[in-house]
Amino acid sequence: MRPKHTTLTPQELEIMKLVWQREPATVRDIYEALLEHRKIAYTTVMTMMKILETKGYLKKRRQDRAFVYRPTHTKNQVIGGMLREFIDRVFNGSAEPLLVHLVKTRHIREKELQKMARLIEEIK
Amino acid sequence: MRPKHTTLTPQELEIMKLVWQREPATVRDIYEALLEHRKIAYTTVMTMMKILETKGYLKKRRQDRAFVYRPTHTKNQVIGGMLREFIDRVFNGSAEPLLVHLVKTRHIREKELQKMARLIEEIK
DNA sequence: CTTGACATACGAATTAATTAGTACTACAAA
DNA sequence: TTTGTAGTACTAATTAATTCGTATGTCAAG
Repeated sequence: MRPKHTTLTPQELEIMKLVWQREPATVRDIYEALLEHRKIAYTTVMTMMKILETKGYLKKRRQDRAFVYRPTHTKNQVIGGMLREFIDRVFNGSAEPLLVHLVKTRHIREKELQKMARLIEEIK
Repeated sequence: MRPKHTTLTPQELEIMKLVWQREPATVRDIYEALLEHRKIAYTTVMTMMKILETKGYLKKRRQDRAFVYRPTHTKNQVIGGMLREFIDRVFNGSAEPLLVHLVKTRHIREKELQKMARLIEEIK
């Protein structure tokens, strides 16, 4: 058996990002946004949003004839969960080697680190 | 159609981690290591390692009667690629919001940031 | 009233990922 | 020489993820 994704799948995430931008959004809204980038059927988007609803990421409400969808969690919450899952799976739960990667591949430079240091000051 | 994983799937990664630890490793080596944590069939491991070979992550060589497998890329190379894919998909390619998440969720503390700052000094 | 636009509901097809069973082969021990 | 062990090759079954078609209903315009 294949273990179920605990977090959002790639396509689910793509749709959630668009919903977070709009909040609320109809199937048509998302369909048109996706069409800008690739060919996709209206019913495909509908199916995906229904799945996101049964998974608990979206809630819908009838408005006129169509459903209007809203996220049940913030983007930060969901993406934070995805990040945690990634760190668990790839880095065995510790964020430091991830950070080392970011630094060594120049994804993160000194300037950003300093910005983060200031952020930590604000938090504590 | 479902788009193919460009990087390692969860089970593939689990096996690769074990191979990197051993280098080289036989199917039996990995099978026994996996058995410590969960029930799995010997042939399942064989199939997975064959897939990893056709995908180019492992190369095999006959030794006595069994095959001995070695990784074709280092752990850093492969995991670096997975990290890049994750950043692209989840954070639209920019590492800074990832770093913000790490800091805000206390996955990364000031001590580690300072350690990274020193690492940057060494690199440049 | 008929027609077209637009929405949902339902079902199904396709591909990837994961798991494992069965057949067959080679070697070593009895 | 027979038999058990350990390996590979091949096939197949299952589930998740992704995509979309068809049927059906509703409302508004003509």
